Amino acid sequence: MIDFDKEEKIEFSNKREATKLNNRTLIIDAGINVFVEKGVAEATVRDIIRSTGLASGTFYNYFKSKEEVLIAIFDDYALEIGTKIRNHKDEPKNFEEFLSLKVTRFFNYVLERPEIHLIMANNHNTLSNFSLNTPQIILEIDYLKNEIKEGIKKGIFPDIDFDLFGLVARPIADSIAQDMLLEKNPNVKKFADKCVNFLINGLLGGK
Amino acid sequence: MIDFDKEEKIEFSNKREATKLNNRTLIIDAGINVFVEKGVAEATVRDIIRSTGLASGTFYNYFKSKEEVLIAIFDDYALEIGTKIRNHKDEPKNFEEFLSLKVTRFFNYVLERPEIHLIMANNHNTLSNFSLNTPQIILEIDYLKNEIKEGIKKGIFPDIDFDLFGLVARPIADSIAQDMLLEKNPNVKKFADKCVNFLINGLLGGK
Amino acid sequence: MIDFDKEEKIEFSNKREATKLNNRTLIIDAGINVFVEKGVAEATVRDIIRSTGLASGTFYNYFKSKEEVLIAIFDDYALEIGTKIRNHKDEPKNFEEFLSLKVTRFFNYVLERPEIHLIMANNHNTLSNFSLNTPQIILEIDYLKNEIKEGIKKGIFPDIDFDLFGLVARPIADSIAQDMLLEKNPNVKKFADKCVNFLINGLLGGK
Amino acid sequence: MIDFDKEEKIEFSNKREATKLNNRTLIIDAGINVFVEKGVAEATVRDIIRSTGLASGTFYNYFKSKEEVLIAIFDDYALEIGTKIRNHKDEPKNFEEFLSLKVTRFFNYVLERPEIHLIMANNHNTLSNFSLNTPQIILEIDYLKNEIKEGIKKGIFPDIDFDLFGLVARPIADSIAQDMLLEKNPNVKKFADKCVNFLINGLLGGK
DNA sequence: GATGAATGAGCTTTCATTCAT
DNA sequence: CATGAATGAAAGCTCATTCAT
Repeated sequence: MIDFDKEEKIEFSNKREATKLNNRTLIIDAGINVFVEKGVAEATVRDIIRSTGLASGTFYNYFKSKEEVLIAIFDDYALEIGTKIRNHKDEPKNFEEFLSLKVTRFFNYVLERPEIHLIMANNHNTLSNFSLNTPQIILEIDYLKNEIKEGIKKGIFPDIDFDLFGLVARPIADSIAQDMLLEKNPNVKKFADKCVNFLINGLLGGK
Repeated sequence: MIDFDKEEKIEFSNKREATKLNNRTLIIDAGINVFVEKGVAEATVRDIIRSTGLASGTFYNYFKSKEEVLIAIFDDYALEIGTKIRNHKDEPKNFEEFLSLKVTRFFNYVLERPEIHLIMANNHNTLSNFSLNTPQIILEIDYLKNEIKEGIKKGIFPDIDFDLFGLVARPIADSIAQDMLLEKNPNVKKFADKCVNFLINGLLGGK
Repeated sequence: MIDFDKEEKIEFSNKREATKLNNRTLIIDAGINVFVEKGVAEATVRDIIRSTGLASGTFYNYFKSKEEVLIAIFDDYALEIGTKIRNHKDEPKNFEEFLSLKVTRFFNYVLERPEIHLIMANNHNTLSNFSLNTPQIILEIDYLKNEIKEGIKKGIFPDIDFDLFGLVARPIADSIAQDMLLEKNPNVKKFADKCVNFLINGLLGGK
Repeated sequence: MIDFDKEEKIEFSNKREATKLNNRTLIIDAGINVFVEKGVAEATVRDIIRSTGLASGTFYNYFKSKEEVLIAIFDDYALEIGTKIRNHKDEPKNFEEFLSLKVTRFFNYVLERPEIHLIMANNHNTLSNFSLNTPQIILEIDYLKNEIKEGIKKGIFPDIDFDLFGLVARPIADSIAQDMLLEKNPNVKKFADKCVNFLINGLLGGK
């Protein structure tokens, strides 16, 4: 595993270096900037091309539309970080630990990749018009719901309303994350705890 | 003859006024549909005109841009319902009653005017680029925060984190409201209670 | 003649007073302002209507187009002043007196009606696209040319190049008139003399 | 093969460059025609595009507006002829020689490029609204005025009214040039002499 | 005659996309 | 693959003009 991690890191830096050479990455990075600045709906293919400095035709060697760039952004993100959130060896003993683990990873990701988070949080409406199941990638709400269901079955999690969880978890985490991004050197734990506490208290209620 | 003339004149001005009002309403209604279907950012003036059947020039007799249509939509809404939420004679005795009152009114509005709610909930990012103070109209979060602050001072409300409230109240209410709209004949009280309970428990926490 | 003159003057003041009541005059006056400010080519019917405060339809009760307004402006001018330049009882004894008489009248008209002069001087190109023989109205070059021809025949004028006169008289008079309008209280005689001297010296040359 | 490839590449870039230059020239030429026919103010971008046969979008690959076309027309002219008028090694000994030199060059240019002259002479009013310093290019009146001032100082030119010169020189030259263009094979010297004589006699007057 | 809302032609401009090079 | 000029659809908007009132 350690080796894998190392390799992964090496791959990252290779990627970064390749950026200058690889037009695909060039376009994706430009796309990220444009989507953050103008919003997905208002962004145009031209905007993206312009900010790469490439010829307009080159864009179509890699993508058919800005939507495909967006998908690529999320796919690349998934390759890079997605799995980190999902896969972990830590075996949470209770719901609080479980939630804390997930939320902390999510907040860490937001700090690492604020642009990706901003795109997703700010363009919720536009994104839902795509047939992207991308939003799930992030907090992977459905996945979490299932984990929670199983945890309840196993009796290690309390009997919470997992549908309500599915409904409010992401908006809450997003809001608090946005708030966190306003600070210069935010203390991730502080914000993650605030989020976890609120969620748990809200869901457990009088129980 | 005199009678006839009189009637005719009255009829004339009525007709005129009626057509005028009618076209304005026609455009606004078309705007609502287009904004709901395509999202505010993707909607074009031409989309709106097309769905009215009017000539393109007619649009500009009433509005300068789609933004003005949007403002008109919210203004009309504000005249109609806005004050209802804010002004009430009921004097809530405690935080729960207070929140319940506000949230119930909000959920009622969402049911009465689901399109307006959809536009505002789904285009948060786009709307914030306008200088509309519209978002406040809805849950009027800032206004509520102040009421809560005063309630805390007076000692009738518990000492909750009103900043956190300001951060999460709207996303939560929006999410649950969206969920409510999926049902045919939703029981408003049920959804409002769910929202209020979640908020109160989340905010009061272990207190 | 004296009676006629009187009547004419009375008619003038009637006209002026009627201005407030008469929409035709209202439109013509608005036209003058618009043509001076924007130029004939850039002026639109809408511009004219707007600056009258009348309804757009009303315009078409009087004129078919901005061109017709322009024609009316020149026609009205012709009725009012045109004849003054042409008809006079003074019988000039020589070319210098003749030219001085005409040019002085022209410069006086420019001072009285600077807007009309500005329209004609600044929109020469546009005006020539109309089938207006209006430009002649002003200095009535062709008319003057004929008077000069006859003067030469009679032997009271020197044998100047009247074609050259026809070519340069108006541009020169216009230029010097424009220059005159830059002063607050211009001395008409000074500018008229400058113009006459230049023309006579230029035309007589070494003769 | 290598030779062929080389040739092909060269041919490619030549073709490209040729088309590009061709379209630019196409638009400029169309612009000249349209400006002459309709006048600058009434001409539209569409008029120009239509008369090229190109797609509307193509226009904007080369120019942002009709004004830019106009500037290009004058710039191209300036590159081509502008300097010819200004720079010359002939050292005129007196005012007549000086004026004759300048005016002849101007009349030669009018014959070479009658359309350019027509545009400038007929659209004086419109052009003055642009921030083109184009009018100077033509007769470069201000430049000439300064040369004359210096000539007077040096004592090689008579003490003429150079302000009057600045006022009337261009209109006179334009008028006579327009007249010249009516002839099939005009004798430039004849017209230039007529212009010079008129100017000199007018300016020197009784002196 | 006065009104002014409705009309739709037509202008400016931008955009996604293609394709010869 | 890279290029970038050409394309034409389509957007925003204004205008002259009509016509019911």
